[in-house]
Amino acid sequence: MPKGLTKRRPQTTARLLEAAQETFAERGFYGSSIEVISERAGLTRGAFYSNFRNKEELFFALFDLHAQRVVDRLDQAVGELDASDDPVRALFARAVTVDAAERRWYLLSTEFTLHAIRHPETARLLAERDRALREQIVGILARLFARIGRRPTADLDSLARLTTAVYEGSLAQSLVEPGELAPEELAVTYLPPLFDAVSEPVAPGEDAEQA
Amino acid sequence: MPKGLTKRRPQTTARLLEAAQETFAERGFYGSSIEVISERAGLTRGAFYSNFRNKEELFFALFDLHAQRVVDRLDQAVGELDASDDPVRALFARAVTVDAAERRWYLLSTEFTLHAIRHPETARLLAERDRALREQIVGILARLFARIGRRPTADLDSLARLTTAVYEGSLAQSLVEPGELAPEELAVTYLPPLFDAVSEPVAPGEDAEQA
DNA sequence: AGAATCGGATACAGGTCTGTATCCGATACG
DNA sequence: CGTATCGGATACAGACCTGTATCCGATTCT
Repeated sequence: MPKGLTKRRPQTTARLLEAAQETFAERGFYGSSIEVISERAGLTRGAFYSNFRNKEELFFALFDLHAQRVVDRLDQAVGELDASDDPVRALFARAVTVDAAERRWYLLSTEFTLHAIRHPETARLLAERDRALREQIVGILARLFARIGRRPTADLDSLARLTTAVYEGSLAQSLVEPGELAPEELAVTYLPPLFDAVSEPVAPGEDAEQA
Repeated sequence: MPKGLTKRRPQTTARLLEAAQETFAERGFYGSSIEVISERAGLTRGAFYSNFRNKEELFFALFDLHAQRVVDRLDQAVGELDASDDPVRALFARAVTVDAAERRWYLLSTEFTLHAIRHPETARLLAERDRALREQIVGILARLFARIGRRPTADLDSLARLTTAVYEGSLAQSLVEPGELAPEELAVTYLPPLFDAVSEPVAPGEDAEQA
C-alpha cells in the first residue's frame, strides 16, 4: 500500500520493461546484464533494484504482459466470431499472427525454459505461470465451443496443451527453416478439423449455462 | 605435427570431454565455467587451454563425437537391414533410441543454438557442422533407398532435413510432456509411409551403381 | 646421457556482474 | 510551509571468470 510519490513509479517500471524487451531481443536472457538494461532505460541499477528483485522477476513481468496480450487477442476473436463456414479456422487465422515480436518472445521464453530446467525453484514459478495461462485458455476454449454450438468430448486442459504445442512446434520449425513454412500454417490447417473431431453438436433444446 | 610426449595427450583430452559432458548436463553451457570443467577432470585451467581454444571449441568437439555416434548407428542399421515387411520402420525402430544421453544432448545443443543465434560467427561454425552432418546422412539415405530397391523422387537433402526436424520436434514434445508421448513414436510411425511416398520402385533390370 | 620439446600447473592482470547499504533531492500531505 | 516518505542515484564489497605469460617437471629421441 504505497502512498507517496507513486506517480513516477509506473513510468519507471514501464521504461525498464521496455528496455528489457529490447535488450533481451538483442542479447538474450543470459547475455543481458541488469546494468545494461537499466542504462538502456536511461536509469541506474538502483532504479532497477527498487522495482524488481532480480532478473528472473523481470522476465516474469514480461511473461505476464505477453500472456495478457495472447488472452486478449483470443478472447476478442472468440467474441467477434461470425457464422462463417469454418468458424474455428477463421478464429485461428485472425488470432494466431506470428510477427517479429512473437518470434522474439519465443526465443526468449525458450532460453528461459532451459534455464528453469536447471533451477528447480525457478521451474516451479514458471510452471505455475504456465498453469495460470492455460487456465485462461481453457476458459476461452469453453466459450468457443459454446459459441459454435458444440460440446467438447475431450479434456479441455489437454486440448489447450495440444494447441500450444502445435503453435510452438510450428514456430520452432519456421525459425529453423525460414521461408519454408509459414508459422501459422500448421495451426490453421490442422486444428479446425481436430476441434471438430473432439466435440459433438449439442442437442437443439439444451444450451443452459453452467460455470 | 606434434611429436613429443603425445601419449598423455589423448588421455587428457578425453578426460576433459568427459568432464564437460557431465558438467554441461548438470549446469548447462552458460552455467559451466572452464574452471569447474577442468577441476571435474582433475586438471587445471592450464590443461584446458592447452587442449582447447575456448568453451565453444569444446562444445564443437562434443558435437563431432555425437555426430559420429549418430552416423555410426544409422550406418550399421542400414547395413543390417533384413527383408522384413517394413524395412524402413525396422530401421528407425532400431536406430532411433532416445535414451538419457540423447535427451541431455538435445538440451545442450538447443541452448547452444540459441547462443549461436546471437553470435553470427558462432552461428557460421554451427551451420557448417550441421551441413557436414546432413551430408553424411544424405549418403546413408541413398544407401537405404538402394538397399530396399527404390529410387527417391524427392531431394535427399530436404528429406534429411525433414527427418531431423521430426526427430527433434518429437523429442521437444516429449520433454515438455514427459510420459505422454514416447520420443521415438512420431518418427517410427510417420517416417516409413513418408519414405514410401517420396520414392518409386526401380525397374527390375536397372540397378547399376553411380556415385 | 644430454638436449630439445612437450604438457600441464601456477601466477597475473583485467574485466564484469550482482546485491546491498546509504544518501539526497523531490514530492505529497497535513 | 514544514515534515515525513518515496524513488532513484551512488558507492561499496565480494564473487567469478577469462585469457595469457611464465615456469618446471617429465619424456622422447639421438
